[in-house]
Amino acid sequence: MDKYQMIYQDILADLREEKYQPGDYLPSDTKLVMRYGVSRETVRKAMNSLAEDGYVQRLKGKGTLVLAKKHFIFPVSKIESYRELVDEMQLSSTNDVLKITLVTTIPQELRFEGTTLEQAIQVVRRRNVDGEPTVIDYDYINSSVVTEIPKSAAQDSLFSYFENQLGLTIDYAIKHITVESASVEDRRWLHIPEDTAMVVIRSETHLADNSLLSFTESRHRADRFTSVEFARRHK
Amino acid sequence: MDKYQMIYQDILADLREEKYQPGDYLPSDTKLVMRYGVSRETVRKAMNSLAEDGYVQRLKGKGTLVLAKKHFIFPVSKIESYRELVDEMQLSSTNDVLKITLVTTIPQELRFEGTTLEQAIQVVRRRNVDGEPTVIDYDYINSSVVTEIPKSAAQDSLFSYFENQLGLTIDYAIKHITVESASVEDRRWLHIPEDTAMVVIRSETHLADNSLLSFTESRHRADRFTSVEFARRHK
DNA sequence: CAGTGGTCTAGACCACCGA
DNA sequence: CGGTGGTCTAGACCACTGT
Repeated sequence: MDKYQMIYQDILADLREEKYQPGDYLPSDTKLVMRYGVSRETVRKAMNSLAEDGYVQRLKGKGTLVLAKKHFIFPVSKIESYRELVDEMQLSSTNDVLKITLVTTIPQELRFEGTTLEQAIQVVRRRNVDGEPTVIDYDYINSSVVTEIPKSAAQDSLFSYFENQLGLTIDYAIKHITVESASVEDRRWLHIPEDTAMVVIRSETHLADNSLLSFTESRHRADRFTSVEFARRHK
Repeated sequence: MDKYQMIYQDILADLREEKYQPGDYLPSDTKLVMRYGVSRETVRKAMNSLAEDGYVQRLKGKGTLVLAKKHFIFPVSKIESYRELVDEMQLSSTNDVLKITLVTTIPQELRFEGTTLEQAIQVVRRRNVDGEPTVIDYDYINSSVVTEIPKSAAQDSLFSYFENQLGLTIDYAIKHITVESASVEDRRWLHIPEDTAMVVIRSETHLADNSLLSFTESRHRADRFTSVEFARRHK
């Protein structure tokens, strides 16, 4: 791993273990330069990433302030797998793999960037939070990038499978968020009444070489949906 | 303005004017170093910001690819004023200032970070898209930071007033997104039936010195709500 | 005043891509 | 192989903070 990523992860681990409390200051850039034996620009790259991600605030003339701990629940501004969220938030959540099939057509609503897919692996999963069915995910994985998906990977984490098993580098996504009424399938899988509102997040995920990895439609019971976001202003 | 920000704005202007089409490559770092007469790290800072914001994709060994134009509609992952959105998206939108008053209490739901405010200026506004009332915004501005708000500022853009008139530096926000049913006030101002779902975005906005600028509650008709987000994966 | 973070430089080496 | 972007360095100067 690169040096600045090492430092980022190292400090982040300290923050998670609460070695630094909100309101504390991290060691100054100069101190970190000495501690890690790197140049200042390298330290700065790590610290600025922490600031960009909402963990700390850089205050000119004062230092690097630790911000209050945030709860990132279904962040739309991040690309995180459901598994990463569950781990981070320590949710009680289970996962039903409902279907894994090869398909040649994908729903019209998902092809929002004009891009298309010849053939995809469709994965349908249900997430149960605190024992209650809450979310249905439909994934369409580009089968010219991923040739097969074992059920265990769908059960555990597709992202982990792509990144750790297949060595792919997931890089960016475009997400569309709308609120729609529950479909027949929603009602069947989630056991909810008609007219229930659903938060629908449709996304298109790309790899670092800009190739298309997948389309995903994530349908959440609106009454159970909460998202917490951190955003910085870039003028 | 700093050099890297100049370069960022310069290239961004070119992208908006479509001097570069999606699929084109921007000039290489080396070319930009010569064009702008700066060091490579300075060029890189500008280019990486463009990539982070979803305009381009950096491809090792190939170049900097221009991505398809995105429509950022009510992005939760960015801090943008309503005015900036309207301008950028070329929406037909008007703005009713319903109320500007000094208050000493702010709604419980808005104080989600435990922070509090002694005294605030409450601004209530209604946004009409294509002539239809669609959004109600409740702003509570920290009156120890901003002492008065002329109606013209509320009519035009609070952010522009804060940044350009008062010289404040808006830096980050924490946003909570939920879906709730329409309140009595929603129904009155937006002329919608009971049980209509509303997308509610509550945010807390801070300045660069970490001081609290404002709480905002933005209530959108769910059936008119669309958000398009760009997100990069940071592992 | 000393210490902090912000910007910028000139140079180095590397991994990747395409011809 | 030359050109691309990614990382890293050692140093400089600046603006801001607190004492």
